[in-house]
Amino acid sequence: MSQGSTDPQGIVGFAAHDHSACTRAALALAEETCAEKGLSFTPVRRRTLEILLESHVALGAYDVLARLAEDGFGSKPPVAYRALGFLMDNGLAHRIERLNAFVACAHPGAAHDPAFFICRKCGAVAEAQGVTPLDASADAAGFAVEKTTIEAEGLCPLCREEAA
Amino acid sequence: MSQGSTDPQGIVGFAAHDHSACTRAALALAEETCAEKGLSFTPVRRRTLEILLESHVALGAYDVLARLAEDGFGSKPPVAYRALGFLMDNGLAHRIERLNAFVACAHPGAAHDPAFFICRKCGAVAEAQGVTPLDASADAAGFAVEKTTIEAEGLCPLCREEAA
DNA sequence: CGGGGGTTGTGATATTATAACATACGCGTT
DNA sequence: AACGCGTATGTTATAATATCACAACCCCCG
Repeated sequence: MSQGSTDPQGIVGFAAHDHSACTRAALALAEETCAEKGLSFTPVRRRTLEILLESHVALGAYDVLARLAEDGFGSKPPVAYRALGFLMDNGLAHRIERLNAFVACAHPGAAHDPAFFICRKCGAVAEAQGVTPLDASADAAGFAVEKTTIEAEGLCPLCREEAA
Repeated sequence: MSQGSTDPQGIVGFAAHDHSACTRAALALAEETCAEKGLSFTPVRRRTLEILLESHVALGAYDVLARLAEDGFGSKPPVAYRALGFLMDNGLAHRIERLNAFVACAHPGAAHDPAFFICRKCGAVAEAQGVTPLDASADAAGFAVEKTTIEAEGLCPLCREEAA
């Protein structure tokens, strides 16, 4: 909570920020995106995104499901998995493979090939853009890359400070 | 099956190669490594590695388990998970997060921070070394990287040819 | 009104993974 | 040989994650 430096390299998630503004902007953008593409941003889907947006921590599908059920939505796994699938298909959320968990997209609308930094202590997940380092190796091997999963686990700046 | 070019960038897994030699070498190296470190390379562990080594395709824990059970080892999940855990802890196998599956290490003994290329058609997995592209972004964000997961899904050279 | 696509909900089940505990084995000491 | 100790293996049971198949609904269009 001490520094207001701009996000280096477009990394979002660790730096202190006005989170309610961050949330509002993401929801507005989601609504806009869906309107443009003719997708229905229904109540479950919207609520699911809101739940993910509450923090920059990844949530398991069943955590999301429990929250949805509390709010009066269905209580069976497909409810959560479908809403999360919709958000992922439309670039509004991402799956963190290492954690079998989900986060709201931190760069909605932007070109996507995200990389994630996951703090093992506080669970915060930061999303970086434009890290596509595999192209050289892939080309050399004759491999045609279609999707990438890039995730780093370690300690975020705040938890490092605490540790020291 | 047409070219014998050396592996560019140390990528192993797609190029045609003498697989039985590849297997023998890996097993020998595993034995040596365990001897050096005072680890017991027991029958289940050895057999598990052999099973993974049979192809450069990732196997689920339950696939491995079925094979182990056929061979007279225990038939309950912990048997497979423990053997796989041992191999991973000692750099002899890796987990592919996107697939919830496991492959034998293609560069045993070498420094490790592997990247994987996964063919979505034939399932082959190639392992590249020395792709550590996150350092710059991580440093900029003040994040201390401890472990990385780098996986690309796409089409391998052979499946590309077939598709064309 | 009637059909059709898309969305939500449910029951049932598949797949992946771990916890907790019992048994056996190797090995050094007595 | 008998004991104690650490490691490895095995089992039962259960947790956590994910998907399938089908029914109900809703809304819009013809």
